[in-house]
Amino acid sequence: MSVGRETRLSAWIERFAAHFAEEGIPLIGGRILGYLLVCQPSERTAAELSQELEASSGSISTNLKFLVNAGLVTKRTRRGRQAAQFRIDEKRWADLVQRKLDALVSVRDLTESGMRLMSGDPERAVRLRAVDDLYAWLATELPALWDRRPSSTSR
Amino acid sequence: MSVGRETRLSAWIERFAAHFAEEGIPLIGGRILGYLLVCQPSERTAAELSQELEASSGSISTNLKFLVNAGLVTKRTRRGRQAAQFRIDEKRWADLVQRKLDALVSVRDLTESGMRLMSGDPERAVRLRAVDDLYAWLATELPALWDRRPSSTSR
DNA sequence: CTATGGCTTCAGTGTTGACCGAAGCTGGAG
DNA sequence: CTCCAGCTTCGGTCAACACTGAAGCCATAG
Repeated sequence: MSVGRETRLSAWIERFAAHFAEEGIPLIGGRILGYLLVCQPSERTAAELSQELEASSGSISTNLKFLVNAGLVTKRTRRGRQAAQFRIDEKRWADLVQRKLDALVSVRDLTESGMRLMSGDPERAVRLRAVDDLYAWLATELPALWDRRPSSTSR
Repeated sequence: MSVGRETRLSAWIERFAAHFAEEGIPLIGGRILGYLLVCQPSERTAAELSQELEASSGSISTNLKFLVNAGLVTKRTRRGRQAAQFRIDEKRWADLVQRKLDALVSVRDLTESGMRLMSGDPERAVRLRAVDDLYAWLATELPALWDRRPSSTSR
């Protein structure tokens, strides 16, 4: 007896959310992202998400706010007594990745200022220099690579 | 009245630890890393770290264990009634960065398996495809870039 | 064998943050 | 103006985790 596609998609959404939970995104926020990436039709109201993901309306609201704020989800309001529709803005996913890369590169600021504090004592700076060299390389290469990305419109 | 170098280094260590605390490394672990990067001489016992960083012996022990396990710190035991010496292994810092990059690239596995679940329904897969394309690109470019790193000995 | 320095383990404490669900707010309909 | 659906806000609960300090556990010296 085989498992239906929707069931397998639910399991996929759960794995998807679990991955991002490890990176600090709340579990429910990750579920919303995964669900909005694959649901048909592509728009959902907060109430629908709440029912579909079995999460409280409060949690859905809080997480949607977070995701909209991060730019990953778009809120579309409509006239009349109608619920707002939420959909994923998959083009903004690159921003998420870029923030990750930026965070990595930003360590360079720390190592650099540390090196400045150690100027005049090269012996003592040896260990920090090794780390600084690594981040200096990242700080030049990663942004350059990012610009070469197929659909890069800006940095 | 100017501030001494050691005082400024303490402040630097604190900023250093704060940065990594945001990435999930315990505050005291980050302090140990920062301190071991700049202390002179380069080796310290657990007791010295405890005093210098004003942290309990238990916290120092737990965090040292974590850092040694991660490969960032090396423990050197000595004969006689002598405390073990801990020092930073700055060459292993690249491993830390690589783990970060690998974590980013690993999302590709998720998007790929998601795409497989959606095969036969290209319309519905549009949103996920955009995300998958991004990670597919990262999955080829990042490892390639890493290999071009100046002192890369392996992937 | 016994004492002791020194790291490790562990139970306890405080804090943080996700989540829930009810109360509150808002904007359009009647 | 009043009602109402539906989103948002907020107090309370719970679990996870960093940190402490004391007890435990070696290994070595005497």
